[in-house]
Amino acid sequence: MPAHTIGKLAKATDVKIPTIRFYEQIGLLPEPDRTESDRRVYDDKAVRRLAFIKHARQLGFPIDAIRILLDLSDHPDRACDDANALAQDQLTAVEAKIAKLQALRAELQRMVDAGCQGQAAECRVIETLADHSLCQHDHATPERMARV
Amino acid sequence: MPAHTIGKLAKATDVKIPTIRFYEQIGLLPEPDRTESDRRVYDDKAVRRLAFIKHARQLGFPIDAIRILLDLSDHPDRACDDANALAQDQLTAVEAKIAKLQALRAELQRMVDAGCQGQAAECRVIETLADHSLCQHDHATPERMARV
DNA sequence: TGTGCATCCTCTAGCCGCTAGAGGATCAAG
DNA sequence: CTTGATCCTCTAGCGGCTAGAGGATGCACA
Repeated sequence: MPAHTIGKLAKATDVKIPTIRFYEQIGLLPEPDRTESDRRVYDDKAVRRLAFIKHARQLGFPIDAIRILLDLSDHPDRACDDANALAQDQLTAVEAKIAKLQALRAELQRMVDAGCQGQAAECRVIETLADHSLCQHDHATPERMARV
Repeated sequence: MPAHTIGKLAKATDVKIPTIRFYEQIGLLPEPDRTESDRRVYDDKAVRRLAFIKHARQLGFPIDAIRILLDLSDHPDRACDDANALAQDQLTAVEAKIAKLQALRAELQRMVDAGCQGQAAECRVIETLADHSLCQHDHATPERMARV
């Protein structure tokens, strides 16, 4: 089982070193063995686990969902209903975000198209911001998006 | 000029009271007058300014951009190039986010479609997360998204 | 005139998911 | 033996709020 320093693990997975330590701190990654001088030592299992986490984060799964997914991955005998549900939730969330962003894009596009030269007094961008009634969409307050 | 309490301002603009105080603290809203007992008193100008801020936030403009936009709005004699540029930047950012989310949606859709019954060992969701090579898209690390 | 609830005040801490930096120890190559 | 890369822990900061403690007013109704 080849051993890696934290730096190698970081390179292998393209995850930054402080992020790896952060994942350890919040319990996503187990505490690794240490050398005599207290340096972390990782094996290939850690590489796979971190790659799993990274992939899930790229897909926008929140940390708590990843905890559950990792747990399932660790226990292949369990029912995977939770994994399906989480993926479905995430899909729904992503679709909602897309819909919202498309409405925003439409309005921004109108603002940009109407963009003026000259003074702020006649600026359509400013004007649009100042007067919501100029909007066509009812872009509701966006919810928190964390990372996508 | 009708005067409002912070509560009325909050209702008029649909912005929460702590958020109003927060905007004041970071200098987006000017410090309002106070009553003898130290309560904030707002006029209609404050309502308009807060509505402007809210609208810009809904469109995803970051606070620093809003500072500039407010400043332009306060000085109608200035050139509005900055406003146009900020709107264009925001449009570009939103388009990039949409593109990224659409790639994520596609992969999540495949995961969900392949969703299994039974044990995690055969779960396509888990499997896909564990093995990035099963993905079709090269969904890069998402950048920070703040609010939409 | 009391009373009781709504609203306001300030202050601090927390959310998510990292990221950055200080200040120091250790390793590995030349 | 030196030098520079890498590692360690710890704390604080990012954006944009949000929540809660603990207390002071304001206002309607009896």
